[in-house]
Amino acid sequence: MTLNKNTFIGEYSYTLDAKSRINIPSKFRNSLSKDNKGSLVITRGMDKCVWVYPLAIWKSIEDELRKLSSLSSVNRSFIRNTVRHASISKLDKQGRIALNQNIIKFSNIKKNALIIGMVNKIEIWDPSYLSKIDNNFNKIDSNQFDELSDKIIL
Amino acid sequence: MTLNKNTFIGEYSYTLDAKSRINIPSKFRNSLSKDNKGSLVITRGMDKCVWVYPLAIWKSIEDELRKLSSLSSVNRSFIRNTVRHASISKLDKQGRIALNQNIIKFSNIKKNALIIGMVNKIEIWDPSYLSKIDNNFNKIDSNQFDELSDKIIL
DNA sequence: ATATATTGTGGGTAATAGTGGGTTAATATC
DNA sequence: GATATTAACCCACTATTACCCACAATATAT
Repeated sequence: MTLNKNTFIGEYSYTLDAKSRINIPSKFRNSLSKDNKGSLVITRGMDKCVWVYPLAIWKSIEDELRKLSSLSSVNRSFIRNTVRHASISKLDKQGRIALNQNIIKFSNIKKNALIIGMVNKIEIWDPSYLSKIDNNFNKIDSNQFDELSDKIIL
Repeated sequence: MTLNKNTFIGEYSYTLDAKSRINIPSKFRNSLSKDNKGSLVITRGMDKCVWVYPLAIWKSIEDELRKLSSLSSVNRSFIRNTVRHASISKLDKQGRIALNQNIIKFSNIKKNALIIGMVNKIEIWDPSYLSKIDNNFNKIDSNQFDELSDKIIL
């Protein structure tokens, strides 16, 4: 487990239990740096999914937001929409976090959920919704990535 | 062993055991640089095969991804599709890695598997599927390689 | 040619991971 | 202030994984 700290890759399938708790993959838990003390920030993703940040990373996002002047109305609404749905959660002894009803409704997660590492954050998806997105993705002309292919060599 | 570090060439035939473990050729293991500490990143190839990167190489990919802003939906899909099927694995004492069910299903590998050095990464193939691909390859008009001939002198 | 090291494969066991549920503490409601 | 509801905490069970040892086959060295 020599991957960088607070870095997440891979896909895992878990279930929400009756108490709306979901397991965080142990590989992700191990990747969390100590200074997070097991705390994560849960918020709405820009897609219809849940975003989960290590607390330490979230703090650096807050610092960025702090730099945005509230004189600009675009900045104000950006800050508002980024922060208003965020909440802190601590991993329980078994390594789970509890999702609140708001975020469950927003992401349309029912019993099953996919957890996906997105390098600096974690996404939680309703599997059937994500596979719909995937289909669209495959239909999209992959030329959309041509620009990226100049930057990244896989 | 005068080949460059983290460089892989050649083809080897191995078997997956009952626990889905597969041996990594000892020549490849010896070629791994020390800073990988025996860790590899396993992911889906762009063909129907498994791609295996030395961890050090993967990290440089990851660092590039980290620079992409999640405000762009193209970036988000690109990151997601690049890392979601990736997982880190450490060589066990006997020099094997374990393949998970997802990647086995994707690559259609059963009992036998071919391991092929691809210079900067390793590919794992189902032998019968690869030979099908090979047939197609022979049918292709070799003019397709004219473009490459400008870049590489063999 | 024989001894020694290395390589590829198989399997057992202990530790960890994932899931469910019960009990107590905190908060809200009437 | 009593009760209902929610959240935090603890314990328990099962499945999976990681770790270890074993051994045959091959390669290397003496």
